[in-house]
Amino acid sequence: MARWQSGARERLAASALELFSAQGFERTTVAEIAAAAGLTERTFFRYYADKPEVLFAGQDEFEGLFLAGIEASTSTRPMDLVAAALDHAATFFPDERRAWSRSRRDVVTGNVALHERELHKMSALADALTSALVARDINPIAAALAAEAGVSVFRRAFAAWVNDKETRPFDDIQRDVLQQLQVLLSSN
Amino acid sequence: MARWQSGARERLAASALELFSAQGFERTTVAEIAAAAGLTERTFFRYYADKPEVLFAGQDEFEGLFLAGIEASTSTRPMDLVAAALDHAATFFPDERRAWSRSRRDVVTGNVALHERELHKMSALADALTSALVARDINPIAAALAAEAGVSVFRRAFAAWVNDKETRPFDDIQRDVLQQLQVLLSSN
DNA sequence: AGAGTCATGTCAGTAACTGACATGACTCTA
DNA sequence: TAGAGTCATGTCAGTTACTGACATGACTCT
Repeated sequence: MARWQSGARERLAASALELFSAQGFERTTVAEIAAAAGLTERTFFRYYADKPEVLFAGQDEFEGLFLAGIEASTSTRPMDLVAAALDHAATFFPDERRAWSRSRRDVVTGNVALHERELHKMSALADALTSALVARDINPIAAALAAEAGVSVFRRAFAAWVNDKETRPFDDIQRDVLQQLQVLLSSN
Repeated sequence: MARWQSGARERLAASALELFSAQGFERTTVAEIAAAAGLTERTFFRYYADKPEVLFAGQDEFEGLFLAGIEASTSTRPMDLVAAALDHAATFFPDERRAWSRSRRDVVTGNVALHERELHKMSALADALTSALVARDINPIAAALAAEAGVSVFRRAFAAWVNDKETRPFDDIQRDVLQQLQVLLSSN
């Protein structure tokens, strides 16, 4: 018989989301989360640098999809590359994930510290996209602006996708939002 | 003789920036800041909700400038209104403020928690701009995208302005960056 | 002169996070 | 197959951010 159950990291993340949804982020202590996962507080902090971080597991995989989308494209125009990144990343949000994404969003929007962490992750994503564009010989300022515009589009599409009334798949919504941005700025 | 010196809030902010610059944000305790300002830790928390917040005094005034810029414009096109907001907010950054802005930036970029707070303030600014645009009968999605694009432009202009090599005034830089964005997206 | 206001101090408590060391099942090797 | 590691976890003590409750004493108003 093994001394420790496997999957400690995942158990912690699952317990955390459950407890946050039920009682709120602030009213849940790390010790509680750990206990619910059959572990101690100290072990929690070996897997997650801090309490907010437990809601951001899988971020690397997510970011990787954007970058893979850029690598797969052969265009040399910044917004084409961004569009390719957005399209490829859309596979991260199949309809099966919608319910889970909704409860996660409820928790994140309910707490300022979590909202700040989310913004930071989006900013890191924009930085990664910028680097990828610069590596494609796009000038740094255009790269940064295009990357940030792309992240704006993603965020708005995500917000729409997790709306209760929305039924369209993620990629459709996102293509829509992207087009609205193009119209907005080219009708100058 | 007065029992308390006046300007406690400002003394705390000044002591904090000095100590953060000298020793770093994390290696400076709130008790230290308070002592340097001739106060106690408890009093610090009566003025600032938490330790990061002490670097964000004046945020309301700053945000107010953007909104005033929108109110002063008579255009009905989103990007024109955003341009007016940016132009008006540029008065917040006269050349005398450059040195101070540089040390503040050094502190903020040197710490993740501070960077997160900064992103949150920018996000709040974008939300305020969005509301102002919506109040001008611009459709919500266009308003949000335009506001976020505007904040992107501001951030990039600010980063350039506090660069050591840069000598142009803030408003010139910002108009430049805005034009680059327009070119980027209309040359699609 | 006495009552009230208000900025600050004092003190005790909670919870996030960290470093140092202990434990015991598992693996590898002589 | 014994003995030596390895490694995920536990235990414990400490620091610091942040909060609530109550005390203090100069100033103001009547």
